[in-house]
Amino acid sequence: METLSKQQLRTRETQARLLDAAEEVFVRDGYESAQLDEIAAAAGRSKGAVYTHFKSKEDLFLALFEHRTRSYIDRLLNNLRKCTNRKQSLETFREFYVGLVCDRVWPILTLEFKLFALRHPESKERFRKAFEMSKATNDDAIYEQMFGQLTRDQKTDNATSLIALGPIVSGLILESHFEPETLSETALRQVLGRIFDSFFPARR
Amino acid sequence: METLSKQQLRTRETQARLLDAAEEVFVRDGYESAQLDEIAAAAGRSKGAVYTHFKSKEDLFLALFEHRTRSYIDRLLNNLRKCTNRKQSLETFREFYVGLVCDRVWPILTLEFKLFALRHPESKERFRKAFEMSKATNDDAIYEQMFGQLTRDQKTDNATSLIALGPIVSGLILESHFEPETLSETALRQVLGRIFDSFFPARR
Amino acid sequence: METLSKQQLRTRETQARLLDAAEEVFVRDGYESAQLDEIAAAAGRSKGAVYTHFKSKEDLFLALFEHRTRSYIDRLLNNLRKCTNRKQSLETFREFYVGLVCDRVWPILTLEFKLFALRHPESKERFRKAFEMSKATNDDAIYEQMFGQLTRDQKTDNATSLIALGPIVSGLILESHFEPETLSETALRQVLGRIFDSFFPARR
Amino acid sequence: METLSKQQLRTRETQARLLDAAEEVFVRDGYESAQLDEIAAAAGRSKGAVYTHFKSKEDLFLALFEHRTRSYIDRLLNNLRKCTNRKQSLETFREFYVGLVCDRVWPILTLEFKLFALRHPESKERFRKAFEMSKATNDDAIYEQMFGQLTRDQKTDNATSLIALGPIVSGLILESHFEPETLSETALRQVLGRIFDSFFPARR
DNA sequence: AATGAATGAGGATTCATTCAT
DNA sequence: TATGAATGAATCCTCATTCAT
Repeated sequence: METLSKQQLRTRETQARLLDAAEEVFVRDGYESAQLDEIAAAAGRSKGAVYTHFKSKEDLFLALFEHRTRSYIDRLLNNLRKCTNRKQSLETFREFYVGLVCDRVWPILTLEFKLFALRHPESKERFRKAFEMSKATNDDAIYEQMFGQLTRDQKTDNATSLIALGPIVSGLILESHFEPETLSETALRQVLGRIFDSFFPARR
Repeated sequence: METLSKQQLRTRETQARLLDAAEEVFVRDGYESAQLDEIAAAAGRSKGAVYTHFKSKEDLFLALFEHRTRSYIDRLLNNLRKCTNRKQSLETFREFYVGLVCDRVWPILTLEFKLFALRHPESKERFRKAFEMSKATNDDAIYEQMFGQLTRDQKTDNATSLIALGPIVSGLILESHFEPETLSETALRQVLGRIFDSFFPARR
Repeated sequence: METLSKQQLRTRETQARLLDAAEEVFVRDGYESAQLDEIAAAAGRSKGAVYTHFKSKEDLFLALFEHRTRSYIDRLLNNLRKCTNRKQSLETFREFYVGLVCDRVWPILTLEFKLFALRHPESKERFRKAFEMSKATNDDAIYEQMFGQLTRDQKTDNATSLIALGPIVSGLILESHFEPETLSETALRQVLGRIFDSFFPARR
Repeated sequence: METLSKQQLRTRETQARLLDAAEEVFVRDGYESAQLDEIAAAAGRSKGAVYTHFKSKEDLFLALFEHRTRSYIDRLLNNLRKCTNRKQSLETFREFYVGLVCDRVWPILTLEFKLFALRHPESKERFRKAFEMSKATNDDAIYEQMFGQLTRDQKTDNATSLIALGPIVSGLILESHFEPETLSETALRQVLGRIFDSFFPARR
């Protein structure tokens, strides 16, 4: 395969560490309050190292989002590709969303990122690309495997539902921090499941 | 009745202006990026005036949230009190949530506030009170009027749904900024309506 | 005698309160850190009242110093005037200085004031007058009563000693806050007494 | 021996410059009025550089005092160690104090610092250490060389005198700014000399 | 690639002072 | 005379970014 020099390995290692640290700190403190210093420290590097790998704080933030988006989507697509029928596909998809309930990080990062995007129209193009990428169902084969042939109206409805799911998860997980009893993981799974099923009732 | 001196009138006026300006700027820029300078200017006052009325930026932010929460809840309760039967009550309640779709401000402020709360556990007590207040359905009479007599399990379910609605609205409205076509106001109303109905099926 | 209207009485009362409060706060916090707010509060008045009676913070500070200087000098002169012979005069004078040991306020205020004067040459003229006033021994009759006829050289020496006493007391009292055991009141009295006697040995 | 990298050299240089500049500005303007801006500028550095080396204005102030205390004490101890008999020791010690008359900086800084300490009890521990350090005569060998074997009472007296000298110098030097003629350097030397001799009469 | 000293713009906060009441 | 809301200049400190090593 690919062979990497020691240099390149070190570079990868540092980048990965920085991204992990960035995620931790951005989610914990929010974009504005997050300090590069702390991110670097959490990555076991110094502030300067961040600038070796990323142009700026904003660049690191966007890179983090892109990177994580790619991971999530890759994972989902891989799972979907293993499916052999519609029911299985939909179930896989369902479990992906409902499973996000256990993720204290990604849904919050998502919120943070969207609020950032809202307020930094300069970066629009880069946002657009990341958002584009985040639509797992851009892949026609997969889309059809999951939903079958749809009428134009059904497609429109589906698109809305697909887009709505993400922010709903994020909102609920944020809220669960303040109502940990009412919005327990179990409760969240139920709520999300119910919403999913009302969005994609096709499955029974 | 109440007679207010010119001083008092000026004070009220200033506070109201500051809260309005704060809302505008906090929603537009986010808590951290919002500058007191701009808030003051938007209120037609000087920076110092902010500190005459609020202890700090944080205090202003929390006061804003409390104040707005009170307004929304008051409005909702007033509407609910006018209802004479269950169907009307539920419809009023439904319209309240679905109507938030037109509100570009409150749902975002809510997100901003929750993220803030997540990251400022020092202010927990104040949060708790504001959150408590924000539960319109604390009022037993209204609760019963709307839902009738419920079994313990139904009540639990209901509580979850009541809490879940807010963050769902917020998440969707945030997302709609990036998918204005797919998540048009009409689409949002539909999605929210569907979720509401799946949460609170009009009983018999 | 003088008859004062109610207005005038109130004015006097307020001024006196403000001066007392100013002394307390200036000594406790230092000129720069002292807040007019606190001074006013300590005087049971509001910030604005200070400006009815004094042109500025600096004016209040200088007025305080003048006022207190006058008091101290008056008291000393009164005591000296009661003396009927040299020994008594000197003893009275000695006791005045040594007695300052019990005064936690005036010696510190004096330091504060001199440091201020050092750094605010604009106010020089007013300083000069207050300093001038503070020399009790400007009064020829009293001077002679205390020291008798002196040669020019002795007078020079005396002048130096008279001026040196004040700052020595101040320095020692400040230090005593950090060495309360070694520089107890008793120890201070001894040290000051010894210095006084070495300055004005004439008395035996 | 010790080899320093360029980095380290730069660090040392900057710290030394900052301390010098701080001294200049703190003495000239007083702690509160001193501006970090000016200190940085006087040191040929930017504001931020101050914070690379000191945690805060207060930290810089305290560090300055510690640093200067160390210098003075080291110098004194070095001189004392060269002495071979009591007379010489005492004379060296005397000259140290009397010589402070030419120092327009240290005695004032000392006053500034003590007033600060009085008003910032939070920093007590750090004060205590600096004060402790400033007692040159903590060194038993030197103490005995200077004063010989003393009775308990004599030691007590001595301790008082040792502590009293510093604040007396400070007080007098401050005053000399307002009475430059009466308290000329020559006059100050005389006065201080006289006090020193009355405190430590050359024994036998 | 990594370090960390230095930069300097930026922003919250303080507080003496003013002024309408 | 007294109040206290409002002003706004002043200043400490933070932190993203740069750069010499």
